[in-house]
Amino acid sequence: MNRDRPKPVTIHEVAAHAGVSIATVSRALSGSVTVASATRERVLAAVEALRFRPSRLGQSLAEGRHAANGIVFPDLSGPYYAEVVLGYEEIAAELGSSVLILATHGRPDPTWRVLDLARRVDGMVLMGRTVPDSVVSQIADAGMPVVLVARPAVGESDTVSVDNDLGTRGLVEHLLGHGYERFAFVGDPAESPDVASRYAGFRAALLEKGCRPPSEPLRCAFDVASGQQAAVGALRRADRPQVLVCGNDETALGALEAAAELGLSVPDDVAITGWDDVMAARYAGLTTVRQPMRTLGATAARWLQERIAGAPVPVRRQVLQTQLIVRASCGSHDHEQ
Amino acid sequence: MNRDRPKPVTIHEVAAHAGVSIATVSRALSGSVTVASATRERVLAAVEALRFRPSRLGQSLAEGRHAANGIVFPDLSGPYYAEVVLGYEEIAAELGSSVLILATHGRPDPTWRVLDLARRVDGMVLMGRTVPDSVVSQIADAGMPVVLVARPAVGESDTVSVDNDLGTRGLVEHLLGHGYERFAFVGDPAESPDVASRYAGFRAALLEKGCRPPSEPLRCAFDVASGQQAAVGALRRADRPQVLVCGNDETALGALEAAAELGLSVPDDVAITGWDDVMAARYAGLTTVRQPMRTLGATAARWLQERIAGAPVPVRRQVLQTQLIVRASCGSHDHEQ
DNA sequence: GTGTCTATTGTAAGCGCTTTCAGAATATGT
DNA sequence: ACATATTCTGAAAGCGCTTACAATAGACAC
Repeated sequence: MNRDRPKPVTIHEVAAHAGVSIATVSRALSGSVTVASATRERVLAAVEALRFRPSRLGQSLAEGRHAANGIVFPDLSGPYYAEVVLGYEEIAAELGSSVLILATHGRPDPTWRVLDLARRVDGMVLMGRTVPDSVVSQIADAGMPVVLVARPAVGESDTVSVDNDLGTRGLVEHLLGHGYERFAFVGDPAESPDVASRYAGFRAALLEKGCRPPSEPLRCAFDVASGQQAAVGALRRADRPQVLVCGNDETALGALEAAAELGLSVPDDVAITGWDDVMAARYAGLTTVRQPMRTLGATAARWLQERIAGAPVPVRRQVLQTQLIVRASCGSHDHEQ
Repeated sequence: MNRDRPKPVTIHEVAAHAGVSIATVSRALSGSVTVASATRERVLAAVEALRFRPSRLGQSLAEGRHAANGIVFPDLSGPYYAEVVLGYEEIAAELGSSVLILATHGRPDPTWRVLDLARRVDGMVLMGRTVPDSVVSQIADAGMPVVLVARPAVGESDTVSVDNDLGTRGLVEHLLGHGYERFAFVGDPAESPDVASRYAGFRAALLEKGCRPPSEPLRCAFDVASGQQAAVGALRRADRPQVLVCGNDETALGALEAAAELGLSVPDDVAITGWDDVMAARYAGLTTVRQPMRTLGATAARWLQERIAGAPVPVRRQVLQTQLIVRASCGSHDHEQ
């Protein structure tokens, strides 16, 4: 039936073929120790002849390291996590580590999965709301290097995130400049630490400027449909808000749809803003906040590598800055001319 | 300085703690063989007490399998590959495999990287234009299960892809229905097998309908900026094409920009179409072709698992169907009412 | 009570590699 | 020519686990 798999050649066969011991083969290949050049030639010839590829498992077991690390994220459906992962993978590959990925969102028993991943890597990056703090501690305490991305610091772990607070303040101040007074926030702070910070910044900024924030956010999930649904509810009310500040771009795009359905014009009847600056935001004319996603991943990769190497670096926390992207959805800018 | 890493506890310590041999610990944990329940209790208690987690390396080496597989793609920047990877990871995780990822685009020595990945997995998925056919053969011949996605079949490997040909024909026929006659194709067939098929389908469809296809595609990379640049060139010509059929949505979005810059109205002065139906396409009003990206990845994951399990399945080739998404950019549809 | 089964556990042989330790062989110094 | 370095190589001990294979002990039938 199925041709049985050819058994891979091992270092022993290479050694036999070259007439040396396996130790010599190992040395010839690693290049770490001096091997007589004639011997090396013979070994390499044997390797070539037998198409030998050393077993990663054997190597890793002997060396005591995986030469791999992992990144855990909620999902990959929006551009946000995909970009972070890409930035991460790029640097990790450059530094010689293979990358394992794990999406937790909607999967049974994420904790188990993350702990399982921990058995296959030398270190890992944990993003956002994937596992509870207790699991982070458990992993870190077991001696595994961990870098947190887009989630609040836990214990002594390095943490890199984006300045949601300042970004949101900038956004809110811009909106106040348009003269708006009745704000609503669309998105669930419980969905991710990022959204939580954005909501907090939103409230704080409004309060500081003497504006009354809404008592509650309009909770909804991260996708277009949820945003649309949540926005419809808010826009139907008699005291309809003048601005919908949305937790991310997908939500905001949903809000734009909701406005269109209700026959409301954006930004005249209602202003709408997002967060992330996904590609669609540009075409939808959505005012939003751009964040350095690739850098987030790349920084995490570099830090993780240093931790794995055992660099005596103090705990690091970095907060990357965002950029306000003003487009049509937040109001006319004629006066700016 | 840096607190040294706690040495992980091994099966030996658990065995000592429980007063049994390591074999019994292994059996108690695997559950494959009967172990007296009193003994099992003691072992589990020891595992708990010492917080023992078996080494994946030890297990894999002894079992002779990695319980992991890999997926190789050009990059993750557009939504396309990200979605495929997500679909893949979801099913692979469900089937109990960890997932390693590898992006090749713009990296030095992709072949080396893919061969290195091959040492860490039980099987792998290769997407698009990542490595040459010779490398695919080399890996497959070495006995590693391989599934190809979005690239032409090589040897005996399972292959799953999208019907670029039929999809493009449908698109072209729709465009011909609008009465257009001068077509251009934006995108480089050398960039990916998908684009190559789309270009081929494009030419074939036009020829069949008695329409003269352009002699050359307007070659450009996969991003918005490249598309824009390529389109500007074409739209400036005296005999400007009536339609720009673009290799993917990013390219098409670039073309839309080009038209805007040149003061041309879409679709009145020039019609534009894309491929992929990314989120932005909807907001840009772009006519495009949707493909089942998640399914692509999920199918690959399932097939790969079956191959790894050694199922005596004949070689499989599946071509998934696409869906034409008509929006404003290809022309008015008043007559359809 | 003796013999045969069966359930349970231990012993030990790997899985494929790296690396220490020591020995052999060659080179260097006087 | 002899003592001392220096180079190179092999033997063997792991790395942490799984799994034949063997051994033990209690259960059961007669």
